Amino acid sequence: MGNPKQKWTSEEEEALRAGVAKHGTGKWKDIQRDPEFNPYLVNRSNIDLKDKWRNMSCSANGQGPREKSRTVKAKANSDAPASQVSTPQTAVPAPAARDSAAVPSTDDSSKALPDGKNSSIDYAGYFSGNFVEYEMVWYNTMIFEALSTLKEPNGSDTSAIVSYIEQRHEVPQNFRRLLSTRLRRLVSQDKLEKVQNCYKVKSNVDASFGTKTPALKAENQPRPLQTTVYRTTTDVVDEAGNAAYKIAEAENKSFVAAEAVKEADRISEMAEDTESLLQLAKEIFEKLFLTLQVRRVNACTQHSIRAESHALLIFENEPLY
DNA sequence: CTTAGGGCTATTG
DNA sequence: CAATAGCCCTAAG
Repeated sequence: MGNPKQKWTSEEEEALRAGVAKHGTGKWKDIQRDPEFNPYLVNRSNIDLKDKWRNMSCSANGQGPREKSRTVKAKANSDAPASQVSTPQTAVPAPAARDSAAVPSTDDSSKALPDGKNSSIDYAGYFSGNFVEYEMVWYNTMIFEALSTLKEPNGSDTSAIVSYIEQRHEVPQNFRRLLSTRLRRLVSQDKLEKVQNCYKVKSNVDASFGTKTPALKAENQPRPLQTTVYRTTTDVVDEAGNAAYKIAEAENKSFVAAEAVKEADRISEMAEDTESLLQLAKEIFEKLFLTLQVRRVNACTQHSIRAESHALLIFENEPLY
């Protein structure tokens, strides 16, 4: 009676995604019970989670509704018994444009639905305006989700992960590169395990969602950088898209950036002793990386990059919160 | 008790 | 009208 269908909110969806990233698909009860997600999922049963996941993944798949085409309801007889349901599976041209959530693009003023529907994931609500971390967490979440969904016993290689994510979300041009950077970081943080060229989730990892840092206040942040790093190729028309283009271009020939990444990696390695220091190192790493990209666009010199590194090292000494 | 999968139906475009 | 999203039901482990 009093059951007018409860639409899923973006918070619930996000909690579910993160839950799957942490526990894996099929662990619906675990996800529902997990104190981390429970607050968002109090109104949902494990069955609801399963059903919702089914809906989310099939519509993101570009595949037809729920695996079996239900256009022919209730009279499915006289069908070819087997060897007939060849799912296309190949590269879907336009992977369901309904998911405007896409990749973390820091300024998403593009197409906000008038009624504020649940189509745009509100990470910002979770991470208090820290865009850098929010992008990082997005990558982590997608990686864990991909691995736990793909469930390959020997792990999945970069291509598999890339195509998994590509099928569900819009990705930037240099996505593969960014992703492998993230993968390497996760390996060095002992959250992933690399065998051959494949990545596996290390057991005993409390996954990406746990990396949220409540201590970071938006007001303390230097104000997010204006650059729009992520854009789809189809979106490259305005100056923002143009900037993204230049960034990608610059990145390709930017050995300097690679050096800086290594440097940042070393810093984070040293800081790995304590959680808070690690967090700090991540901050610095991401900031450095972002700054470098921006700098490249402005045709900066090695020299100024060095200076930037120094500035950031100084920044390390200052209390973050 | 939980999960996977099929089915039903109100809602949406 | 068809497609979809949320729920329900049931078999299987």
